[in-house]
Amino acid sequence: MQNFTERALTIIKQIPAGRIMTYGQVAAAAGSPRAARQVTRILHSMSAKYNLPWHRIVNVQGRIALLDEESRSFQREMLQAEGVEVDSNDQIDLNRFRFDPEKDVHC
DNA sequence: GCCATGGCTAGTA
DNA sequence: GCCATGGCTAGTA
Repeated sequence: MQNFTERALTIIKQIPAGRIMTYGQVAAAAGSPRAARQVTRILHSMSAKYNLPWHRIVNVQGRIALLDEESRSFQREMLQAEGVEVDSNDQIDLNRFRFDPEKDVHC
């Protein structure tokens, strides 16, 4: 069994283009439902090094969670380029674009 | 100590 | 707005 960070990395890398997950969803899928904050730390410190699709993670409300305006618009553009619809409030419809690893089990 | 959360509550309109 | 939460892939000795 790998540690939490390794499991989270695996899940993050599995999110297909054009889909999104929430921080808490990634944490739960990695086996630790309350470790959403840990997911932010992973994305913050390891995205560049491991080429993570960091832009495909949003908060539980389906909104872009980044702090400064510049990074937010960058994330918005990355998502839109993949076909994700992001409105003027950086809001995304979770019902349409959320990725659920459980439903993607292949035999 | 850090971190890009998330859930709950107080207090205003 | 407040604060409980949780795991530690960075950098020094």
